[in-house]
Amino acid sequence: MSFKKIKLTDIAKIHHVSVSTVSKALSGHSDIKLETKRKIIETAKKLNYVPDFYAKGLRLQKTFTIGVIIPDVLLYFNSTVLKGIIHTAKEMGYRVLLSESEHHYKDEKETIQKMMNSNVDGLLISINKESDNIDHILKASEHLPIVLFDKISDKIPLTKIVVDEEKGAFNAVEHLILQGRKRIVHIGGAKNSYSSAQRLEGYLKALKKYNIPIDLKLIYNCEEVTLDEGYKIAQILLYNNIGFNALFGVTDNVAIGAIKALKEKKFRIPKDIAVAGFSDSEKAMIIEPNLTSVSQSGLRMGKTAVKYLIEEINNPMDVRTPRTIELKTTLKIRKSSSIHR
Amino acid sequence: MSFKKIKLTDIAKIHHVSVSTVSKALSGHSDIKLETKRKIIETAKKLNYVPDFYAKGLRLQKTFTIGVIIPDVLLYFNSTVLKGIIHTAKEMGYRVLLSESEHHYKDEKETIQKMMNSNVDGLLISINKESDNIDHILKASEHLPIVLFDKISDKIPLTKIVVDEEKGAFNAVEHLILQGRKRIVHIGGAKNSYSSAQRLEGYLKALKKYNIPIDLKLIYNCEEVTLDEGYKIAQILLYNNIGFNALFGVTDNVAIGAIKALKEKKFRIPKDIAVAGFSDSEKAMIIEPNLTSVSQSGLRMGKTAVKYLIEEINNPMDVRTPRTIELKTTLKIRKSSSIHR
DNA sequence: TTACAGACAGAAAACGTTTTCGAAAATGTT
DNA sequence: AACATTTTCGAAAACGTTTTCTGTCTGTAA
Repeated sequence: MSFKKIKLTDIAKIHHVSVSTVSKALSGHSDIKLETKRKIIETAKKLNYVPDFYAKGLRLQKTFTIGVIIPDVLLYFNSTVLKGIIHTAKEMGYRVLLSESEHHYKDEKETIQKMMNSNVDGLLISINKESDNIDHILKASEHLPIVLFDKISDKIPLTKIVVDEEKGAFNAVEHLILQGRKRIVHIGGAKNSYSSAQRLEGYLKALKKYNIPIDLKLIYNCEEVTLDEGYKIAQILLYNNIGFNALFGVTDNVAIGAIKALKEKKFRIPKDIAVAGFSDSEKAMIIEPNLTSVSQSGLRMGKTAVKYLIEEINNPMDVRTPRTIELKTTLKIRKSSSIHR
Repeated sequence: MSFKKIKLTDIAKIHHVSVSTVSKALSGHSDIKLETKRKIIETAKKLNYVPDFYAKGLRLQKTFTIGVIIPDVLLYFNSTVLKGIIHTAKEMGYRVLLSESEHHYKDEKETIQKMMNSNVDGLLISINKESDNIDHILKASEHLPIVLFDKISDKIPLTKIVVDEEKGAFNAVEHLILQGRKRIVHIGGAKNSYSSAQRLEGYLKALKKYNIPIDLKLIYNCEEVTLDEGYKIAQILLYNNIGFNALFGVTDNVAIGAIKALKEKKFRIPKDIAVAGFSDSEKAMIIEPNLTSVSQSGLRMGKTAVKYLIEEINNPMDVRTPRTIELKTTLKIRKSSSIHR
């Protein structure tokens, strides 16, 4: 650790000027003579000078750091958004402090508190499960700018970046209908989840548009959107002899789990049962047959979230008008739903 | 933003004492009378006081922050390690600053520089591609503790956390041999990658142990370890009519890509060709048949890396003895390699 | 009594910046 | 030559901590 970080005083001594002069020169202040500026900037560059983040943060009360809180980095879509966030933040000169809420309300609350103490300039949050208790977020939002993304709650009056889930689901289901299917099962997610509700809405609207009666026996719910739950629910469907010729999963995972169960019972996909999922994960291209899925760009979402957050950081608005930005989805049609592919 | 962060002076005023007294009381200094301490601590708790991270960082020259640099959050194993890092860091009272090198030497270098300027207490790095140029890391390591994980270079004398790749590969190949296969293809990774070299070594050792002659025609390399490259190389193998009855992919991705090509040509797996991969990604359970794979615990790796880093941070050793910690792997045997499952 | 130790608290410096304010020097205007 | 203006720079305060040093007040031993 035999290393001396170089600071303003060092440069000041070299040129026999004051620290203030050096500081101003480096920040391009008009106070300083061009010639002096040039010299100072030159040696600063040569000595590889970089301002001390903590001194700067202390003085300016601004840290160029944004905090990111997500439930679980392992979820593929979360990783994608994170990638977008990291990239855009770097581009715009911000650092990112990352934390997981690990699906627990308590962790989320604590983490938010810690982030605030860390003097982050703003917070990017993907909410846990839609618990009814959102006070901690509301309270935090009085202290610093917060933008919500992906998993949100419509009860929180903050800027939100989401995917147009309803439209995405609608497109998927419409596609299934256009393949000639009318008995379409929907396996939905947790009941208090905003996303799940939106996707269910899309499903219902598509049926309505084509005058297909809604059969509640075709609508199921799972708590965790895992392979396993998809698998089990499909088994229940088969066991109960519910007649159906298509299935729309709230998630690729549940769709893929369902496919497994269907294949085990020798149903042909898509001939007997056409299947579609949501989120277009990598697995969609691995499962046989490849899964038709609603594709949402996490990169885009991450990028958008950062942009809006930084905008709010820079505009110290007293009255903030929360906006909801809906990102478009695209339907990736693959073999699981379409015989002609 | 109508909010006043509470600071030492506030508490000081309330109790008509000086800031120094408050500071000492809160840090449990023996200078302060027990009664005074009690009172101060109480109001601090009530007012939800938390020390300013930046003031503290500036004064103490320590930030309780570790920087993490990985090539790509989207790689599943990277995410797992990251999860382990986040969790353990939080547990030990550290924050994590995350950045991606995005597979570029330039980004890696710049990021390291930035992290150093950010006054992180230590750095956790998973190296890019094993470029020959590692000067930037060596140089940085003179300034602050660095621990390498997963993707490393044996040319860098630093503490490293890796998986016992050779042993893992050995086990996988031995398993294939014990299934009665002798013509085993190996699709390896980039030639200058340390991991790939280790896995190749394991492959060779297993063959040697069972007196199976090494046939160079069975050994291939790909630059990027993607589905696509695995797919293409398998096609080349088939096109050239190389006779083989097993395949060991350097990665689940290339193994799965290969399986795709093999299945297209109606080869039965594992009957005609047994396949194994490395890393036990989620996809291993999706592909049909499920892929036998070497499982490595990313969580464990992340946890270990953080622990060693913090140890180095706390022990300001002048002469650091670099250690290499090798984590054990386990072979997950699935249908792609074993008829009896 | 004096001397001294221990308990308790405050003043002030320091960490490395940025910025306000004012001073001095250079320039321009009569 | 006198004054006004602009250019160029520096002193010093401030951001919120921690810590060293100093000082006052007890009580106790000589």
